[in-house]
Amino acid sequence: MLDLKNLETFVWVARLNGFRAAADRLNTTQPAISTRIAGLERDLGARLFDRRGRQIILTSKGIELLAYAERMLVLKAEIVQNVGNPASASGLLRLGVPETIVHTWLPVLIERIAAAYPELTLDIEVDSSPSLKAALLAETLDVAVLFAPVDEPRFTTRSICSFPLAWVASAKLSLPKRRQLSLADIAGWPVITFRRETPPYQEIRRLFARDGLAGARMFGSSSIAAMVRLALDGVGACVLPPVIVQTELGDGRLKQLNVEHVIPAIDFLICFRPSPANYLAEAISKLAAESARAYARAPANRSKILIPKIENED
Amino acid sequence: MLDLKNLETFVWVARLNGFRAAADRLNTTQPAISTRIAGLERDLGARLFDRRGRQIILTSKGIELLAYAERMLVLKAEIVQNVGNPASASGLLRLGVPETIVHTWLPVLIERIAAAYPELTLDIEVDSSPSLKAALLAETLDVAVLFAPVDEPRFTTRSICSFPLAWVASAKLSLPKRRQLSLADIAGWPVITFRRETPPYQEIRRLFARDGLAGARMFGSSSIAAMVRLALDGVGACVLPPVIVQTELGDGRLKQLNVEHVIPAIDFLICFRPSPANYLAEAISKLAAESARAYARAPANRSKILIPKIENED
DNA sequence: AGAGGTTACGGGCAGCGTAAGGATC
DNA sequence: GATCCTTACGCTGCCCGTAACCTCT
Repeated sequence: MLDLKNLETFVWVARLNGFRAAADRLNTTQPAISTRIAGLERDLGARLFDRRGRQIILTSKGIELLAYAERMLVLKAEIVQNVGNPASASGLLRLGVPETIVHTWLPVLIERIAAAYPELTLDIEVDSSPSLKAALLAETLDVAVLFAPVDEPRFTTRSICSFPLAWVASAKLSLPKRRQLSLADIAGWPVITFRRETPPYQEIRRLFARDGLAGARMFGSSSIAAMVRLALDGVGACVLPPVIVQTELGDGRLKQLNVEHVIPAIDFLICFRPSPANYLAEAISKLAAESARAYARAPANRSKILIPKIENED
Repeated sequence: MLDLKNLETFVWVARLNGFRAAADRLNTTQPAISTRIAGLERDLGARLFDRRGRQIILTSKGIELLAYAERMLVLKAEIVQNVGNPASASGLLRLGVPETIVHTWLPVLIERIAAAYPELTLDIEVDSSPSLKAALLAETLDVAVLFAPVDEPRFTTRSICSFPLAWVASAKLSLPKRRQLSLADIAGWPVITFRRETPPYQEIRRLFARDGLAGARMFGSSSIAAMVRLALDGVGACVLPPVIVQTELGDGRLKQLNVEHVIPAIDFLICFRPSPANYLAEAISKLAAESARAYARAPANRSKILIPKIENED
């Protein structure tokens, strides 16, 4: 059957170089993909892929069809965008976010997306920024919030929000009682912050090195919950956006430290590949920016969000 | 569901101004059309037609969608044409022919189409040339063989074959035994030929009028079989393409008359509206021209075709 | 041995056709 | 009342998912 579903399947198989990958992308099983491609090949009377053991390659007919099929999908997207009620946009959008976002304005964004596009299914992948970037490039994500921009020119990158960082620590942590602390005051404890690849980690290590404190220990964590747990347990000083731990700051379990070196704020970017077939990415990225601004004005009562996460995560 | 089937349905409803007509065109029931349009409207979140009692009119969204949907169908046709194996072209093609064609090369054409496009469903409508023209304009036919060209510039018209006409009559008919007959010799009997609107009828009436034989009787028939029956029964002289009655001429039941006035041959034209979505029409009209030529070279043994028709028809 | 594509088979659901209902001319 | 679209409903057939099989690296 030569229909849009089969053509879309074909496009994803071609893009992702495999039936299996396409099945994952399209939320179905691999035999279903086989059936659809077989149906296309039967109807067109031509092989579309050479199955060579582990890898498949497009035949010349397949290459021809791919161009048509992509035009077809673009046309469909244009219909949905221009004719369809935006609120009735349906389908699947894959959003990737680093954990910080989960603990701050992601709930706001989810709520806004649900309000604006009630028919849209949202898949959220929480991972490190580099992994998300790889997923974007592999086209397994439609939009991602990242630390660093994607170099490829075919991607659009927008600055979306900036989180100031602060030094925080448990009251249990014995530190000098001075008005302002130096790095040396802190170096006795490990510094807990984001994982090694992130700008804050690099910046802190640079500062320590500059001040001859190379021996300072650093705990890089890919999990915010883990960072908070360690900070609460008095393992060390922690560098993170204070907004994430405002509950703990409010009830005194954590306190903010006045350190001579201010760590530059982390900027979050939102990246997507603009295309008519991906027009929702544009809209979602606007909603994300709004959500971040709204959150900055009035950070939600996060206890509902963060605390359960801590209990559940390892 | 926003898929090709529903979009095609929508296009036909818009073109034919009605659900019922689209149902006929698409070989399905009217409720099925309702369901498909309702599905589109649900998915797009917008009404596509205003149902105003007896007539439906496109909404502005509908007009917008129509343009997209037609582009979509064109794209699909291009895929089938360029990527697909021609032999696997499937679907429905509606062909209109006047009866003369049925009795001559239509069987050849049907055979050739079946050979070239085994998956194609052929609907054949046998009717008078003006009716066929109307059906073409109403888009209920894709291709038609006609006497006169369609005026509208968006239609393509090709000359396809020419049938010389001859005067024939039953041996029973008592006519002067001269070497060549004049119109006056014949005017004692009715002249049996095609129906009033056709060029041969008009021409014969013109000749009689010119020779002051205005009282001559004419029997116009829309049925060739009826013409042959009347001629065999000795009702009158008959003007038709001799190839149609070659069996009767061969066994002597009919004989050709040598009349001073030769009636100009009738030219058959094939008409269709060229469009990527109708690309098969082009191919079919080529096959039709070939079939006509092949038939002219070696007229088939028609006894199988014509005689049963005579028995069955009124 | 494991990853990936194909084939076989049973179940669920979309979409069809029949039939009855409502609205407009 | 005739025509045309809608709604209701039972049913069929397609497509999906599970599972076993096959084929390459």
